[in-house]
Amino acid sequence: MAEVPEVEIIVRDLCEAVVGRAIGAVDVLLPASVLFPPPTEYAALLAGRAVLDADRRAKYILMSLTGDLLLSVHFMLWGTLKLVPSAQAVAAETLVIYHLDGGDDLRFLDKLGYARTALADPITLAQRLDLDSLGPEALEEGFNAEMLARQISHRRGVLKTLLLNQRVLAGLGNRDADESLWQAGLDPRRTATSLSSEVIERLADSIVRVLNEGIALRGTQRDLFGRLGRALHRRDVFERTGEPCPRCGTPITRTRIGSRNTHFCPNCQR
DNA sequence: CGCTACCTGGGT
DNA sequence: ACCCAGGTAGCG
Repeated sequence: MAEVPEVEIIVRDLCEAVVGRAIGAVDVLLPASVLFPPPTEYAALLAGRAVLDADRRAKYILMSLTGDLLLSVHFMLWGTLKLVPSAQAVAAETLVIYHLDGGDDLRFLDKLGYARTALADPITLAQRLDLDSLGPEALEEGFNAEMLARQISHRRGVLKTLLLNQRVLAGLGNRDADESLWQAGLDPRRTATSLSSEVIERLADSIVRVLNEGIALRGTQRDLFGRLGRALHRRDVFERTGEPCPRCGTPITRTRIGSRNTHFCPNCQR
């Protein structure tokens, strides 16, 4: 599943292997609800455009195209992009096929069907995705403890829920939130208003470290070329319920916070 | 700010 | 036959 490291890896791969190429025909294979605008218009608008750049905002992939168009792809829980030879068999969960020049396909897949893509001019797309409401990027130059404090310390919700809110901070998914809170030694059930500036500094450092490590290991899933990342088993608490905390040996606990699975050490996260 | 719906493949 | 999933929009 896709959190920021996985999305970032795909974006880097797109820059390497798709930027500079032209999109020919586009096949929309699955329901119109996945797309904006509707399939016929979507495909017609894309045909013949070249990909100029690929970028990421929160968990949105943004590809700029010739003719001042922006193409967004969001993986939600299970979506992904693959670059494969056109001759390769089409998997059942394929949502959209973008035929590229040179005989390759960029394929957008999702076995769950939550993933989304949209295409519009940059202003319209930003409005549609509400990109301007997103919080600062945890991985952007200049993200630091002061910035994190400004975003969370006056808010009343539960700490973990705040960290997952992309309008508060753009960058954390469920796994990376659990890992960051463990590294910082913080109980995910705490309130943000109770955190000292020293603790917020520790948390900001942990967040950046967890995300950068995920990227360095090339994420937890397959990249654009189908190569598996090495981050899946590199975790301290996520999906380690009952196993010993790497820091103190206490069994890891799982609970629900804001209807999300939450893994933490009941002894050393306070 | 918290909760639920969205939807299907895979695990129990 | 359940039940669940690493995300988000939209509602109360």
